[in-house]
Amino acid sequence: MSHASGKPAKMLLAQSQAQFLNRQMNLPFDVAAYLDATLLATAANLGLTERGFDPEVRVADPAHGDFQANGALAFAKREKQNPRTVAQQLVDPLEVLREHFDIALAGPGFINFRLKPPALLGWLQAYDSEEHLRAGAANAHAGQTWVVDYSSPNTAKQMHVGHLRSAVIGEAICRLLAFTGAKVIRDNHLGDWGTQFGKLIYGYKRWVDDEALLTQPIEELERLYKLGHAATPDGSPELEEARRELVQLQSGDPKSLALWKKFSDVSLAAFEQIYARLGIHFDHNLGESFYNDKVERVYRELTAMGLAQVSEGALVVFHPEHPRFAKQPFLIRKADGASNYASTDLATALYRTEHFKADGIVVVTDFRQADHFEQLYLTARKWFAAKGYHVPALHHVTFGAVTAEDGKALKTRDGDVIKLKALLDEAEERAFALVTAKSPDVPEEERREIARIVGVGSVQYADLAQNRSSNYVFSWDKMLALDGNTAPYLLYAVTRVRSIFRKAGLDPARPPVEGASAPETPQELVLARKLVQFADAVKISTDHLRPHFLCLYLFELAGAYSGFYAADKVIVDDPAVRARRLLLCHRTLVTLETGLHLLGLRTLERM
RNA sequence: GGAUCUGUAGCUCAAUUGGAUAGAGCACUUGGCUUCGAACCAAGGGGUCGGGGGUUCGAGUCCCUCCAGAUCCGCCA
Repeated sequence: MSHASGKPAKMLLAQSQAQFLNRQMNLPFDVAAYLDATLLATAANLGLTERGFDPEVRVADPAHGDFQANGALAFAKREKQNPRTVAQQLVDPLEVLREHFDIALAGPGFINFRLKPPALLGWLQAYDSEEHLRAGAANAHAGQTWVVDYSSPNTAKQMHVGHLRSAVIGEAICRLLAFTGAKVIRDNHLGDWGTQFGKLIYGYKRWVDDEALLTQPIEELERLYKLGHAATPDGSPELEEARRELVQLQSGDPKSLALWKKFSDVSLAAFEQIYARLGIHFDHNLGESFYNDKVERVYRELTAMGLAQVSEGALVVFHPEHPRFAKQPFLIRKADGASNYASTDLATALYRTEHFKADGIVVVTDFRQADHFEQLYLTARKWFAAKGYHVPALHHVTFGAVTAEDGKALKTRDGDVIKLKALLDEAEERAFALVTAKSPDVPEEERREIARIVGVGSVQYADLAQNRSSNYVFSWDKMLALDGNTAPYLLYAVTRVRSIFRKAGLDPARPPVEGASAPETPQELVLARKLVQFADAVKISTDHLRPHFLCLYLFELAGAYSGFYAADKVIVDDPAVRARRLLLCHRTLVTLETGLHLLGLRTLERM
């Protein structure tokens, strides 16, 4: 090797080292996870990890820092050591972090980390688009397949307000899982099989109005079911006739099946109209009927392995180790030999595991089914493990009831359940009135479009913004309010950012941010810190399958932006200041829109 | 009868699941637009976290026990 070629080689080496160091200078997407890993490595060098040290890094109260590590406290307690000494031991070797963070010990042994302004700038420069945010978040569930079962209405009935939460929460969860790298399969587990079809066919054969069936199919089917139900009182010969219709259907009579298929098709077409407005599209509509021929295997395998037993003529599963389900049976086949909800749900869990190769299954229903799903999952885990099947993560995502402001069930003035279509229509009407009042100069066609996005988005957001465990009080005034943790407030923040770019004649997709200096004013710093926390918001929302964490984050981000907007003028003469403020505006826009899209909302140019 | 969930400011809700002085919005009081959208911002008052015990460095969060509401508990889904 010549002298001449040696020098460039050395230079190349130095260059690559510099590049490596340069890469090291950029913080990763999830700063909390980075701190956690660094502390864990430090603890390992000190020999603390084999004694179970966990750094416990989380986002901190801004008064203390950006992130805090609480692990020294729990560890010191267990090991009967002084927590401050443990924390000090951990902090001393952390020179590598001091480039980016101010580090301080506080209280009984908290370790506080505050990002330095240049580090904030570096992070914001790296994560500059929805695509890059997605790439940063995508390793959490990379390579995994998740089946999400939500919405799941009954065919031949209109969707009503009770169906809203499952659809909205389920879709947000799908998007969060997909954003964090999972392959998501959206499965609508329709209630498309059961005893009600006997009465429906009975009514259909006598009173169907073909005209109405074309124009208002589900309304007509509901009318026919009500007629059929009223005409077949208990003990009557008419009821016997309805039962014969059901037996014919279940035994596979082609004419009955064709009728049933027709009911399913018109129902699905009507559901699709609602789903389109909510931004939902299912990959599969595998309802209960799909599992009809798959329940025999459930009976056979569970009986063979001794998990299921016959009791009072029915096939049931007990869980002797469980305080409740040792006594409370899981009834998987009725005494008359018919399948039920439990039989088809077991078959469904198996199908999702075998056919879709699910690593995780999420079912989104209201809290009343909690017992059922606890028994279902207990049974499925034992069954799959015993047979050597893959055992996916099984989650039942529950939510509380929707009530009126008096705490009672939400009803129309006539006492009927409020239909989902009527609810969305009213949301759009109310939003239209609001937009017209606030922006009378916008052309009507655009106001209509704005009203669709604001109206439906408000309904979605109001549902998502609160912890799903509690009951949800439905209030038009609160969900369409312009301030507070609402869709209009967030959408308004988006339009304000866009307006700056529009007024300045700049492309919001490629803002001129070269030469941006690090954030400096109090409002810039608050906003920049909030932007970096997006990673944490996505993580906790996904980990807990609770979208309200993301909502709260977006609300705080919009608040930080509004504070910044009021305090710091963006279009100023100083090029470095203007560039950094444009950068903050742009990252706010990207983060707000990414977050709102994750929740299933659409965003606006102006409103 | 057994069990699960819920109970936080006048109202509607948070609190990253055991962390630092329990936070927002509405309502109320006050201040801020000839200046990038005031559908906004800034500031203020408002709490025995249903009651009572316990666990520990530390509890709205965990345990026990009452009170109130909702829900589930063998042939609906």
